[in-house]
Amino acid sequence: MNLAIGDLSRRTGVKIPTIRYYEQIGLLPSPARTEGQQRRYGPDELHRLNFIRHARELGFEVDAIRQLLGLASDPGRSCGEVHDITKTHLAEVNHKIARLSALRDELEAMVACDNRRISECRIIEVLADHGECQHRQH
Amino acid sequence: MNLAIGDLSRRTGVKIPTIRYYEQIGLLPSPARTEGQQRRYGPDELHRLNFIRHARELGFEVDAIRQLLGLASDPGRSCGEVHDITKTHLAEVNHKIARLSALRDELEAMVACDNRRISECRIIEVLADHGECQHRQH
DNA sequence: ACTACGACCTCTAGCGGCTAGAGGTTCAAG
DNA sequence: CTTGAACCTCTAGCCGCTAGAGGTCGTAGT
Repeated sequence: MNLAIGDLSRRTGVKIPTIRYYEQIGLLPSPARTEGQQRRYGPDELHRLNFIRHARELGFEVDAIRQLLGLASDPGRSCGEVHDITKTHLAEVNHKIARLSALRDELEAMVACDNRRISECRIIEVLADHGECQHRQH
Repeated sequence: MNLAIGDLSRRTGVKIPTIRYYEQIGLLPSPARTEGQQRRYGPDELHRLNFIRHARELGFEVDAIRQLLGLASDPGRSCGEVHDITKTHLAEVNHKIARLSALRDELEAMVACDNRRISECRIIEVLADHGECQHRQH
């Protein structure tokens, strides 16, 4: 297997400039090159980039991925640390979900302020007055 | 009411450089100045900045806020458009929540891959192989 | 009236995580 | 051997701020 950057891009779903960017920031190693300086990738890089892409999709920051990749190369005692990183990330995700759920409720209340039933649109005021639907009193 | 930028910052919870940034990108109008070029704000700006802050907290992008502010000054026929913006935003939020929920399940499966029960930590492989917990077969 | 000092000013550059474009070179199919 | 798609490097831009340098202003206390 001897993939050009475009092949690697197609196989991983990571855009070409992003692959080069990952190399630049040290997330992917510098690959072999042809005589004309074109990058050629093997299965290791394919695997690693798939890992990176999936971790990014899961919302891991580049720094966290760097940690995970570092720990992965030291498989003995690192397991607990990998768990810790994942747990920390899980806590963040749960927090995000909670915040977004509150937001969703608020937005639903906003669109429920149906303009057919009231004379004036209140969404602007609702936003200005910190998001409470105020059709009637209050 | 004649607020210096620091007062405005304290009252809205928006940081001073951010206020100046909002002015720079045209989200806030250029305020009155003292003879020594210091900004002085009145109640209109306070109200507008509170609106902006709340909308940002709700996850509206600056462009959307610009739209909302523009529509707010044309209150008659704009109501439906404001609803549309809000509904679009709500759909995006729901989408994010769905994605994050899937992510949470995946992360929970990952941390459930308890390293006391297995000989090798699988988190790395789980991430690499697109997130399926593969303790046993597969 | 003067001084001290905190709050303000402008300007530039940086952050993360890419993305886009210019302008030039290489590879591989026909 | 030619074409043209794919590659190369380099620089700059995106969003939404944030930080710092280096200098000026306003006001409280004396």
